[in-house]
Amino acid sequence: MQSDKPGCDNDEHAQVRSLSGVEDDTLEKAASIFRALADPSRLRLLVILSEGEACVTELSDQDQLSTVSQRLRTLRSENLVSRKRSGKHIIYGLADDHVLDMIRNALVHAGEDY
Amino acid sequence: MQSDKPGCDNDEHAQVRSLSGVEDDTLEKAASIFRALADPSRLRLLVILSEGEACVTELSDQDQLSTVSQRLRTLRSENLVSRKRSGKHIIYGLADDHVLDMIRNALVHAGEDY
DNA sequence: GATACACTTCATCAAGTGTTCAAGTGAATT
DNA sequence: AATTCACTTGAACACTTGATGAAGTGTATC
Repeated sequence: MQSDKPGCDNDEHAQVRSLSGVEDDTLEKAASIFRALADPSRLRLLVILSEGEACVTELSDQDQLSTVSQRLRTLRSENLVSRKRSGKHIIYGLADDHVLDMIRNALVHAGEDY
Repeated sequence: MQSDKPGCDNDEHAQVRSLSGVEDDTLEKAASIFRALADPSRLRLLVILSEGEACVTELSDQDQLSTVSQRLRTLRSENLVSRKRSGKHIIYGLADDHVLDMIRNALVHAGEDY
């Protein structure tokens, strides 16, 4: 997006402060990701997973198993968590550290220091 | 959160990959922010504002004024946009570049390169 | 002060979301 | 292959959210 720009002669862009050419389609995807993150219970799951992988039973500490499973499903649909089978158990983990970055960003914006 | 840690002797924390001690209250705030970002129309507003400040009329290009006003209200409630009066007009802008970071992060996660 | 302009808020309703319980699936053990 | 364990999925319900048009608020101009 900034490699095929020939002249470099009109805007200030010392720090790219504009996302001008974003497609509707792309914003829709971004919104989907934010929607998946827009719930404290799901954020809690991600926080727990930031400490290490865990199976669904472990994650459903005080919540119902099926409730947790549904939450994970939502997170999975946006590729925020990874999933693998290990014997009878299904192990979840954070998809990547990018996810933490997003949460940390929100926490900073919420006024906390992280 | 990491300045009042005395010993530094139990976990690996070369890269802080854990958000372990987060309060429920804090997660609730973060979720609120994500909720405000979880809509493509509102994201579009932020993208437009990333190019510069604008008044509500300018922002309501093909949407109803009151609809845009409501969207801005949502964004404002999470301090994502700034607001100031200038004569008859009310000028909105991005609260800070942190907001763009969050969006950019989501775009990256959505598979686009920004 | 009355009018016009630029928004903001309110009330309503359709559409979407999260939780729960029940039923279903898939791998491992017997 | 039947049973058990560890989840996942489906349907129903209460609740939340977003768009709309009408009414309200605040600032400038006449």
